[in-house]
Amino acid sequence: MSISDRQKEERELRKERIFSGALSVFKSKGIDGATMDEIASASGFGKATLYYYFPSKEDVFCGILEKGWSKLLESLEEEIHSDQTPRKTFINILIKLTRNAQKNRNEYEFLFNAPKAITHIEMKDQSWKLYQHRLYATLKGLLDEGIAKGEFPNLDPDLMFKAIGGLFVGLIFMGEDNKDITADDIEKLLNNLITAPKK
Amino acid sequence: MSISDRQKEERELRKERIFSGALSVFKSKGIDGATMDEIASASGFGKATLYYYFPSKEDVFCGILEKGWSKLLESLEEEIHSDQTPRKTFINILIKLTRNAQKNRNEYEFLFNAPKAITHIEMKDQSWKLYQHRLYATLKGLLDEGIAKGEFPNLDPDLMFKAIGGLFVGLIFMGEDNKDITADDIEKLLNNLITAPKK
DNA sequence: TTAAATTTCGACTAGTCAGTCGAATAATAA
DNA sequence: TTATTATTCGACTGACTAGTCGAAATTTAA
Repeated sequence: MSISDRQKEERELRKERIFSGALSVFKSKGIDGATMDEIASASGFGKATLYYYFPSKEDVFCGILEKGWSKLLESLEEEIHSDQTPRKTFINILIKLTRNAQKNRNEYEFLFNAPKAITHIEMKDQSWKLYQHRLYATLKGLLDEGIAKGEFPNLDPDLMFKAIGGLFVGLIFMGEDNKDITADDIEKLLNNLITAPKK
Repeated sequence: MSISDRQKEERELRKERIFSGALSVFKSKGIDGATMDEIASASGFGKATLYYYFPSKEDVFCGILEKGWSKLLESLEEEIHSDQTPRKTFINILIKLTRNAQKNRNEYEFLFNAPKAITHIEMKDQSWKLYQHRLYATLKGLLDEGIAKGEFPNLDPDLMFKAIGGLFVGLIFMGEDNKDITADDIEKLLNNLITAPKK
C-alpha cells in the first residue's frame, strides 16, 4: 500500500471524525442550531480546518447522508436478496433496521428525520436520495407482492406503506426513554399488527 | 358589548392573522428558517408591529401551540366522553383527528412536529404541553383498558402506543402527495391492523 | 538536510436577523 | 374641538455565524 493511499485513508478517517462530531452537535443543538464552530470543536479541529475537508456546511450535511444511506443499504443487501416469502423478507429488513438504529441512534435519527427537516434548503448534492429511494422501492415492492399473495391485509398498498413507515419511525425514535426495543419485540408487534386476512 | 371588548376581540383577530402568516412561512421556510420580517409581511404587518402583539419570536411560536392544542382538545371532548367501548372511542378519536388534520394541514403538522423539532430551544411557556399530555394520557388509558378487555392485540401497551402514534403521524403527514385520506380509510386500516387476539 | 506539499487554525469580513426606538398616524374620549 | 390612547412601521443596533485569508506547523520526498 503506497503512502498516498495511507494519506487518503487518514483523510477519510478525519472526515468521519467530523461527521461524528457534527452528529453529536445536531443531536444537542438541532440541525439549524448547529454552528461550524461547534462542529469543529466537537470533532477536535479548528473551524478553518473543516473548510479544508468540506467546501461548505451543506457538504458536511450531505456527506453524512451520503455515507450513512450507502452504509445502511449495504448492511441490508443480505436480507434484500434472500429468497424467503415477501412477508418474511419485509419483516427481516425492518428487524435489521431496528438493530442498526439501536446501535447508532444519532446517525439513524439523522438519516430518517433530517431529510424532512431540511426540505426548505436548496441541496446541490442529493445522491443519497437514490439510496433512500431504493430502500423505499424495495419495501414497497415486497408489500405489493405480499398483498397479492395474501400475506398482508388487503389494503391500499400506498396507505399501508405510509402506515408501516410511520409505525417504524414512531417505534424507534419517539420519546426520549431509550428503552431497548429488541428485535423480538418488533417481530412480535409486526406479526400481531400486520395479520394476513382471515380466509 | 362595550367598546373595550370589541377592541380585545380585534386584537385577538390580529393575533390569529399573525399565527396564520407564521404557519405559512414555517411551511415554506421551515421553523428555524422563518424570520420575523417574513412572518410580518406574510401577515400584512410591519415587523415592529409584531412586537406590539408578541414580546418575542418564541411567544409567537408558543402562542400557536397553546391556541392550537387547546382548540384540538376542545374539538375532541365529545369523542373522549362518549360511553362506547375503549376500542371504539380510541378509533373515533383518531378518525376525528384525521378530519381535523386534513382540514388544517399546516396547523396540525406544526402541532405534531414542531415540539420534536425544537427540543433544543429553551421554552419559557410550555402550558400547551398540558393539553398534549392530556390527549396522550387519554389515548394511552383507552389502549390499556382495551387491551385488558381483549379488544386489542395483547402487546406491551407502551410499544403499541408508540407504534400507533407513529402510524398515525406517518399516515397523515408523510409524503407531499396530498392524496385525501378519508375517515373510512383510517377506520378500515385500523380495524385491519389492530385486530383483537385470536381466541 | 532541505524543499515541497499537506495540514492546521486564529483572526477577520460580510451578511443576516431578533429585537428596539422614536416618531407618525388613527381611533376614541372628553 | 382637543387630549389621550392604541396602533403602525422604517430605520437602526448588537449579536452571531458562514466562509476566507495568510501565515505557521507538520509531514513527506529527494
